[in-house]
Amino acid sequence: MDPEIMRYRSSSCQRGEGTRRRILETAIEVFGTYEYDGASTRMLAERAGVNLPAIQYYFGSKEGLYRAAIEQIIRDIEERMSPVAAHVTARLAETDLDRGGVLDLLHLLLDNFAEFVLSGDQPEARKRLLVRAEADGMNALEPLQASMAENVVGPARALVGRLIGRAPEDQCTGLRTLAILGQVGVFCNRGARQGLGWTEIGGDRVRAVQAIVREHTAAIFAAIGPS
Amino acid sequence: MDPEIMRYRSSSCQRGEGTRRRILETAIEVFGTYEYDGASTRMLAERAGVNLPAIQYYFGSKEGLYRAAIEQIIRDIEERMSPVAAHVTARLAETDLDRGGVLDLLHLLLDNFAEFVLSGDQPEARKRLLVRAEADGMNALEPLQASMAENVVGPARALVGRLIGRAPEDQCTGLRTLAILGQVGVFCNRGARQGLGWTEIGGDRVRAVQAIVREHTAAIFAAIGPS
DNA sequence: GTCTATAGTCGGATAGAC
DNA sequence: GTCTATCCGACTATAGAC
Repeated sequence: MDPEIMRYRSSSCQRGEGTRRRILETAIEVFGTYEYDGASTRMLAERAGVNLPAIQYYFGSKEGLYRAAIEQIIRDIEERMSPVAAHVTARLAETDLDRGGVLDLLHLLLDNFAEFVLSGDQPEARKRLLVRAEADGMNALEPLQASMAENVVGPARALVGRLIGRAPEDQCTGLRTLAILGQVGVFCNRGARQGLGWTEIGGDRVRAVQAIVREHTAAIFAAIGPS
Repeated sequence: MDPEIMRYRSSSCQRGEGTRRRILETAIEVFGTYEYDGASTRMLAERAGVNLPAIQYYFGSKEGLYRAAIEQIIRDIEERMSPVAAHVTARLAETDLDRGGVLDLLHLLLDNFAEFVLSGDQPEARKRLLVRAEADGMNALEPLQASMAENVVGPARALVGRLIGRAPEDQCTGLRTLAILGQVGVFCNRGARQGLGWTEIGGDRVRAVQAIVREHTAAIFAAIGPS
C-alpha cells in the first residue's frame, strides 16, 4: 500500500484527540484478539463507540490504524525497557564491574522484561498484538523487532557474552541469550499457562516467574563460565 | 458452528484421496502463513491446484478444512512424541532409576521436543500453524493443547518433579518445567531467530540448540535439588 | 469533526452440467 | 469426482449533509 498516506490527523487540535486515542486503544485490543483480517472496521468502530468513517478520518485506512497500533506498542516497549537498557549499557562500560555485578545486571534486565511482557497496563491485549505481529505479512513488525533487539536482546547479549567470555555478536552468545529469554517468553503463551491453571497473570505470579528465572539463570552461569 | 458437519468424505474410495491430501497439505501451509481469515478459499484452491467447490466437497466448509488441518498437526505430534512420552513414563516407574537417569530422560525428552518443533518434515508451515492456533477463537486448539500437555508437558513435569523432590502437579514444578521448555520454544519465533541471522533451521542448528539446552538444564539441576 | 447512506469489491457457499 | 457460473452477504472505503 502507498507508504505516504500515514499521519492523517496524527495530532490535531483537541476535539478529535480523545476520539483518536479511544480508537487506538480499542484497535490494540481488537487486533490482538482477532488478528488483522479477523477484525472488521465495523467491529472496531462499534467497540470504540464511534462511527465507521472515523477510522478513515483519523488513520486513513484500516491498515493505517493497524500500523498506528503497532507503533503504540513500540512506544510502550521503548518507554518501559530503554531506561533499563541504557543503565545496563552504562554499567557494562565501567571497569570495576566484577562477575557478580554482571549477573546482577542480567537479573535486573530479566526482571524488567518479565514484568513488561507478563504484566503491563492492559495485560492481555497489548502483548497478544505483540506476539501476533510476528508474521503479519505487512512488514509492520520490522520496527517492532528492531526495538526489541535494541532494548532487550542486545543488552542481554552483551551481558551473557561477558559472562561466558565471548563477543556479544558470537553465535553461541546469541543462542544462550535467547534460551534464557525464552524462559520468560513461554509465559506469554496462553496455552502454556493453562497447564498451570493460570487464566490471568497478577503481581504474585509475575514475581513467581521472576524468582524461578533468577534461580535458573544463576545456576547456569555458576556452571558455565569463560572457557 | 454445527459440530456434526465434519467428516465429509473423510476417506472415500480412491480417486479423491489424493486430491483430499493435496488440499490438506496446502491448507496447513497457507493457514500457517496467512492465518484463518487471511487465507481465502480461492487462494487455498488455487495453490492446491483444485477448483473452488472441492473444499466444500471434501471438507464441508472452510472451517471444516481448518479443523482438519489442526487434526493433522495433532496426529503429527502424537506420532512423533508419544513414543518418547511412553518411554519416559515407563522408565520413571522403575525403582532403580537414580538422579542421573532421570536427568538423562529429561535430556532425551528435550532433544526430541527440539527436533520436533524446530525441524520436522515441512519445516516452517506446520509449526507456524501450531503456534498460530494459540488464540483462534474457534476452539479448534483445545485438542491440540491437550495433546501437547499429554505428550510433552506432562512427562516433563513428572521428570522435573522427581528432580526437585516435588509432585508433578506442584505449581513450582510446573513453573520450572515451562521455563525449561521455553528455552526450546523461543526458537520457533521467527523474529527471535532473525537476531541470530537464522532465516531457516537445519540439522546443524537443531543440534546447536539441543546442546545449549542440555548444558543449561544440567546446570540448573546441578544447583537445584530436592529441598 | 461527526454522521448517514451507499458505492464497489471480494469472500464463502451452492446449483447443476459433465 | 470435477468443474463453470453465480448468488448473496460482508467488507473497506467514499460522498456529501450537518
